[in-house]
Amino acid sequence: MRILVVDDDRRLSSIIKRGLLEEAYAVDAAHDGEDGQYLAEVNPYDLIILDIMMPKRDGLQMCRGLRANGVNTPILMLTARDAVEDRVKGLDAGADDYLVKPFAFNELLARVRALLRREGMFKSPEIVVGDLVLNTLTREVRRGDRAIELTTKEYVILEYFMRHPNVVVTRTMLEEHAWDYDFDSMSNLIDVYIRRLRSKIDADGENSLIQTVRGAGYRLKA
Amino acid sequence: MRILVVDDDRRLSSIIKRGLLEEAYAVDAAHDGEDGQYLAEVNPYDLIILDIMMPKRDGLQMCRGLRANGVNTPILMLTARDAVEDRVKGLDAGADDYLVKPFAFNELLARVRALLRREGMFKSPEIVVGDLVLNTLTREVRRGDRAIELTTKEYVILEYFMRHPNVVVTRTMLEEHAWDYDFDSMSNLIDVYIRRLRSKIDADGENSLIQTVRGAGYRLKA
DNA sequence: GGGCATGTTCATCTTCTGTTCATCTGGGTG
DNA sequence: CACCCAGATGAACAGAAGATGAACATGCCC
Repeated sequence: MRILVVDDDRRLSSIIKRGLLEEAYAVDAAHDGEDGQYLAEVNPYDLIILDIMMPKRDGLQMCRGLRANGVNTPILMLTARDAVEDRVKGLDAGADDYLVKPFAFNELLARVRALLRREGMFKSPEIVVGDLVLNTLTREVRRGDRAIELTTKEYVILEYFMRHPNVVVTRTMLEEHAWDYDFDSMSNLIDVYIRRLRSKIDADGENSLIQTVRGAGYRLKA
Repeated sequence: MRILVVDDDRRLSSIIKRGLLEEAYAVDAAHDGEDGQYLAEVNPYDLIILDIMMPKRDGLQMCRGLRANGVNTPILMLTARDAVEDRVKGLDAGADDYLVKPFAFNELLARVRALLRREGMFKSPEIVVGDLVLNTLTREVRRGDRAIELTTKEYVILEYFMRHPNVVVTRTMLEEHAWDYDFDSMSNLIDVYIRRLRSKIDADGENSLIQTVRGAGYRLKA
């Protein structure tokens, strides 16, 4: 689970960060609203912890900005003030929960868990694209009612495609997502995996769900 | 994607250039702030990589100059110093991201991708001109509800037209945007592509969306 | 250690795209 | 009205990108 902490108070944010790291979350930190929004738009966090009072762009602005740009990651707001209007403003801006400073760290942890759990319940473990169904919990894949056996790497790649249906997925995107940094981009490994995925997915003679977009990459057709 | 590298250290800049070329970016290089600013104002780059310390005009000046002239291209600043004030100055001057020398090339690449991606996310993925719709995420193009299949180069050219509707697009502009520097301007390649685009876009007998402007270039009619 | 599954590399084949070329057309100008 | 040039057009070609089949390597389980 990846968490972003945005707070201009470096002492506090480093305490939060360390605490979350000990709980085995992956944590990034930013110290103003601009950096924070940038990071949140570029990376797929599972949760954002956001201070209201910050330089450049305050938490409310940042929150609204994210929602306006279609980022739905759950947001936990922090504030030093406990005025009711603030709470209302925060929730209005699109935050999911609210915590008043000062707080006990355990309180924060509890809220974090609650939000992540809620998120996990909201999104079904199944990703459905056309007649393709992928279950992220059981790692089972079906097309229609035919079960499909995939190796780990094949599964990772297909899941990526299914999370971005219709979008052109470049080779670079696949590299970054499924391999580490020392990937030899001259190899045709990706072509080979596409080939295998296709042969498993499109058993019946219909044309492939994974389309080639020459010079760009591939696309999973919904 | 076209990238401009501005750095007076010729060794470093040639390394950067070669690396980016291998990633299939189109790269120009300048070695002082004056040349750099000139190129950046004349050409439509998608990203500028800019060293802070340079002769004639340093990176900060150049950055401010560009922003003052309405150039919004994302800027990645390089510097040998890692003082916090420098970072602040750079971002204040209008830079979008920051990288401290020395850096691993992969780090540079990651930032470049992030900036380009961010750029892509801020603008809506759909460009609409009349009944023409182009989706930059999926690379799908439609006229009305008829889907249009384009090759890479055709797509690049049409996108350029759609980003400049009603504007006279000269051959030179197309050359610079869709080809590298060793383009043979005596060839009629561009005419051929216009021909193909027209035949794909204007399937029904209506008159072409791409108008010829004799002696000047072409124009996409909204 | 043998055998199986998965990940990776390699060589070859196929298809498509980018480019060139030769020829045709029509508008503007003297 | 005739000429000329910019642009339009259709076809052909060559190289690149991708598809494919098989071999090779590696690690894991029994």
